[in-house]
Parts: sequence; C-alpha cells; structure tokens
Amino acid sequence: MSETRILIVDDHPLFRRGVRQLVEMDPGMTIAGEASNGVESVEAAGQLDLDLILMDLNMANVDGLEALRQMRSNGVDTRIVMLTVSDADDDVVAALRAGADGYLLKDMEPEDLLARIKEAAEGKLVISPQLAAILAGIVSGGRAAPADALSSLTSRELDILRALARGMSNKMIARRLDITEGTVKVHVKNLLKKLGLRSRVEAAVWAVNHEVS
Amino acid sequence: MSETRILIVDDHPLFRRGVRQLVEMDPGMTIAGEASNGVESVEAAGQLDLDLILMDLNMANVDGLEALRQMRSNGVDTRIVMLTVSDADDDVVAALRAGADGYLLKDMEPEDLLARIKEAAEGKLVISPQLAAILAGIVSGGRAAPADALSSLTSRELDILRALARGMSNKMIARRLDITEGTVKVHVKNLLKKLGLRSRVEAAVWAVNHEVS
DNA sequence: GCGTGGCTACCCCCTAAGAGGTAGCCAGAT
DNA sequence: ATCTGGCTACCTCTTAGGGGGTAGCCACGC
Repeated sequence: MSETRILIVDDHPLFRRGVRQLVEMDPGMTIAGEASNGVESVEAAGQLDLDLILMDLNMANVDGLEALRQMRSNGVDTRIVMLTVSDADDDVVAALRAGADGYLLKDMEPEDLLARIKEAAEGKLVISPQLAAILAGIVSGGRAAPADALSSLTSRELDILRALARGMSNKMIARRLDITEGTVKVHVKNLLKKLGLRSRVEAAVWAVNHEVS
Repeated sequence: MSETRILIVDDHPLFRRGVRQLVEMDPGMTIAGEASNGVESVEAAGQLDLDLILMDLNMANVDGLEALRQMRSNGVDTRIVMLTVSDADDDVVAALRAGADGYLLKDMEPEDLLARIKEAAEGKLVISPQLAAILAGIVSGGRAAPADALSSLTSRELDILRALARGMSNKMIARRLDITEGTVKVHVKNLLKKLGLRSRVEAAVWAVNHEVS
C-alpha cells in the first residue's frame, strides 16, 4: 500500500508548516494538500484522494465542525481527526457526534501527536488523554450536563424544563405561564446552554431521565 | 345577566337548524350566529360577542380542529365545545389539547345535549359519557397512545423512535441509519400519527417513559 | 396475476425552534 | 448609590420540524 495521504486544514500557515514537517518525518505519510478554511477543505476533500484529514476547529469562513458535517453529508468517508486548541466539552462532543474519527489537542508533544496521527490513519479512534474526564462524564451521565447542572437553573428555567419534559411547545408553555413565546424562547435558550444540550428534545429526555417533574 | 349567545359551526344546514331549535327551547340561550365552515367560524368569532361556540369537526375549508386552534391563537377565550360524530381517540385528544372546553357526540339525546350545552355555557367541562374509557386510557398512560400503540409501529419506526428518545435530530438519525433526512421525516410523521402525538418532543418523552430503548 | 404494507425518496409549504443581540424593570447585595 | 442577576420583551436570521402529496421498489399473501 502506498503512502498515507493527508490533508491539513488550519487557518494558520505556520502551524500547517509545522504539521507538514512533523508528518513528513514519517516515510509512510505525506501531506497531499492544505486548506486554510472550511470551504477550501470541503472542496479539497471532494477532489483529492485522501486517507486522513487533520481539521482545525476555529476558522473563519466555515469552521471545522461545520466543514466536518458538510463532508459527512457529502458522503466523504475519509478519516477525519480534529486537531485544535479547544478542550471545551461542547466542541469535543459535537465533533465526535458529527462523525469525527478523533480529537487531538494542539498542545500535545510532537512525537506523541505523530504517533496518534499514524494510529488514526490505521483506523483507530484517537483522543487526547486530557479529554478522558470529559468523555467519562458524558458516558456516565448518558448525556452531557454535570450532575449539579440542575441546581444552576433559575426557578423560571426549571418551570420551563418541567414543561419541556411534558412535551409542550414554546407557545403552549407561554400560555400556561402567561408570558410571551419570545420569553419562553429566551429561557429555553439559556437552560440549554447551562445543561450543555443542543435541543429541546435532548432537554426533555434529560429531564425525564433525571426525574425533573 | 343577559342571554347566552351561541355560535353554531357545522357544514350541514339541517343540523344547524335542529340545534338552533333545540337551543332556543331554552329561554336563557340564543343562537347569535351560524357558520358553515372553519373560515367563517373564525371570522364570526372575531366579530360577534359570543359566550359559547358549538363546533363540528368535519368540514371542508378549514376543519373544526384547525378553526379551534386559530381562534385560540387569535386570543379568543370564548368557551368552545366540539359537537361531532367522531369518537376517535385522536380527535378527542387533539380537541381537548387544542383548548376545547368540551366534546359532545351528535348522537346524544336532545334533552341531554341541551343540558350539556347549558353546563358548558356555565363554565363546566362537558364530555359525552361514551368517551370516558378513552379519556381514562389517556390519563392512565400519562400521555396519549394506547398501550398497544407500540406494537403497531414497524421496525423502522421503532428504530427512529429509539433515536428520538436519545434526542437525535432528523439529520443525525439519517446519518446513523444511512437513509436520507427526508425518509426520516416520513417515519417520524408516521409514528407520530400512530402514537397520537404531536411532536418529536412528545414522542421522545413518551419513549423514555415507556422504556423504549 | 394483483393488491398490500413497508421502506425509500422526493415535492411544496408553512410553522417551530434556536442563536444572536438590545433593553427595561426590579430586588438584593455591596 | 451602584451593580448584579433574574425575568421580561423585543429584534433579526437561519435551520429544523412536520403536514400534505406522489411514487418506485420489494416481499408477502391471495
């Protein structure tokens, strides 16, 4: 089998150069292309014959997560590993859920990083060890949101959450609580953020599972 | 207090006449208007000064349920009682959820019907006794959908329901099951109908409560 | 052979939902 | 007296969701 062909996606030229140098230290891998934003990366993924994509998260003009999603919905089944500075729960979870095959932090030791990249190319799911705690929390909780997240909610947000757990729409909640639908939206938005969830459906399921009633 | 002013909504002139005659046997009540379809009824509800609306379900040009919803979202707080032939679970549940103050079947004895209409005008929630079993089922289940509703789902619909119970979006489900988002929508639509639910949130909550996993 | 149910996919159309932002009001803390 | 957090309300913008319909394909039963 020939060399492993890799695409680097990062908005920082110097960083790309660093990665290129690191990767090409290994005779089995080569950088087949570079992209400096999400749009370019999606195009490149469609044109180049790739084995692995190293994708940054924070980029102007379509960020890494969105680029990942677009590629997956375009049917791209190349292995895609996020390579970013962000160790935020949300980012990790979102990337993995969107179909990333790995999530590596940029502050890893170069040798370590290289080893992980090789593993990723071989089909392994690679994750920076620092992220273990986050993942454990997600797995054990069944879902995001630390156990004490409930107590961070205001009483009004709890009202809304309880209504969500009963399947009510924003409009119904508004009528029941005698506030405007817009205000309900604000509360839903805020409680989703506090709980680290992404939709009212997740919130409703979470509430039922945590016996919020 | 003056007479109770009533609006009859039904697409059948003869039926309206019958109701009018029945209602006006009572000196305390008068028919303030008639409408033969949903559109007319919504207009009438906005113009006339009404105490009670008797609404049929099956009508062309906006059915009774939809008319009810429109009135409620227009801020109409007149008492609205459905008067229909349908004893289908779905219809009863949908009407009550949409804000109906009663649900009467057309095959009631006239005297009985008149008595119920008077009660409704007085603010009571009136329901034909034949519907008791349906309502009991709904209450005990905590939510609509008879106990055997689950078995009416196809295996694919069960797949989708399980995914819903995990809070997934249509797009995520599509990716996971390797079908298009449109197809997922079709399955969601169908399972909602089978379960008598109105949104994916209700479906998710229902699934969690019924331990669909 | 034919019909039926299940799965898939697409169409149009409209509403619901959610992300951003600004802002007024109030109560409790400093 | 000022600040902060909570609740309310509004704005815009974009995507997600759901109702309606048609239709092809396949496996099953009759």
